[in-house]
Amino acid sequence: MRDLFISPRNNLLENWATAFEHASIYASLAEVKVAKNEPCLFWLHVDANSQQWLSTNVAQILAGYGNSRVIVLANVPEQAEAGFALGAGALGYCHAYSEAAVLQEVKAVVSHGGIWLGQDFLHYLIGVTRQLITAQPNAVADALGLLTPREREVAQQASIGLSNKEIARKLDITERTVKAHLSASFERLGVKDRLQLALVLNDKTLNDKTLERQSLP
Amino acid sequence: MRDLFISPRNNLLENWATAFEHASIYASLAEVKVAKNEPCLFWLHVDANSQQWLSTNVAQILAGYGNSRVIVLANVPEQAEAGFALGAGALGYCHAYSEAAVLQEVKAVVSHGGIWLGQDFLHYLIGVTRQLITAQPNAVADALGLLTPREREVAQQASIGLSNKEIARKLDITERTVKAHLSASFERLGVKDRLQLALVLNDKTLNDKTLERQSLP
DNA sequence: CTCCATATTGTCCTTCAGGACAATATCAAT
DNA sequence: ATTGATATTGTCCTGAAGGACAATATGGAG
Repeated sequence: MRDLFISPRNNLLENWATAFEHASIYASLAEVKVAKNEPCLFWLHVDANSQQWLSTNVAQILAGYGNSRVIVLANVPEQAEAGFALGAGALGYCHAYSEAAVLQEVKAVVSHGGIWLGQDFLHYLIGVTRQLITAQPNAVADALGLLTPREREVAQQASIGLSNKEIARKLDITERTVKAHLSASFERLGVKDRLQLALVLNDKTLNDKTLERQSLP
Repeated sequence: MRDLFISPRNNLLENWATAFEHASIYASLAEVKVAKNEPCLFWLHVDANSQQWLSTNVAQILAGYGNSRVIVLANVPEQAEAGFALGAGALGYCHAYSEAAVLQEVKAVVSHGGIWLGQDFLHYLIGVTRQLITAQPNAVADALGLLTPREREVAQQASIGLSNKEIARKLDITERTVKAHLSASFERLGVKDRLQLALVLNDKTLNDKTLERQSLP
């Protein structure tokens, strides 16, 4: 698989040349001359704050060169940019000055269908995602588990912004009954009103402020 | 770096043996006999729904064998489990029946300080994360942009559950003024009360139900 | 200078929320 | 058969929320 480096500087960094003996260098995508269907590895070298340039180029490569893959080389790797690059369809994102051995490894992974990322970005991704798919649902699930089935129904309706009267109509019970279930829910969850209930049931935000308030008289 | 496979089945799968000639197999972590400080690669083979077993083992390995790394092999790779494994400290998560060549690649990446994941999981991670770091903040930012600076302050206080009186004390203004800013905020954001305001400003939930309600008289 | 957006505060009024007392019916477990 | 948890509903009361009228001060744009 041929290696095509695209860099505004139009010259191969030393590590690139060391890693891939037969690498080509281009100043821009427009100058690239390879068969459309030849499987190539495009190494896109981006400066900071070139997200527009980046997404345009990635998109063009993926559209124009069907069998090719894109790896983004960043002078200053940054999480947001990595997310951007990967979101645009790149299969790798790494430091432009990585050792030759690392670049070869990146190529190995990507050319075999993998995606290559640095540890920093991955840990960031994982941390954020776990918060989303693990911590949060569990926190909410825990909270919901403290309620009886009927209380849960009522509480969830209140949490999306319905008034007692609306909930009553919807569940075909009296407004008084709605109040009863809500009062019980407040008690069980240790919150003082429907807004705090909504905060607990909608997201994780048992934040400091909320807890602090809950413990007050 | 030695390869230690830990599998409840207590025998090496063919692809494992092919990939690593000198691999060892153990039925459980307790039976492993290697020097505590020898750098090893632990391949944890998990069945579905063994998250407890998984996290316990990963934690024990990382605690007990300082120079070692953990890769999780799943019979049925699943996103939630991958997140769990990586969150617990594993550096790789892949299909237990991957080709020998892939396993060798995984080892290369991990032993060089990388993290190895399948494309599916990564795309999932990236998708979720982009949603989080791009879409959501913008939605909230858009909403906040509709408010004047002072209204914004007041609205945010209300969104975390403070009463008008509390906000008044905190910002050193009259309760009446708080009401004025809040009423203006409701108007501008098209919500009917502080709970819906909280839903808009705290999270994503410009969900159907909320919007539907907002458009009603 | 005038107009407009913003920030501040006032009073009066209506409605809603939530607590304080309740009571009654059902169903499962002991 | 009794007990306990759950679900339902009632009345009375207080306090908070939010709208309907406001007025006044400030500071920038035109």
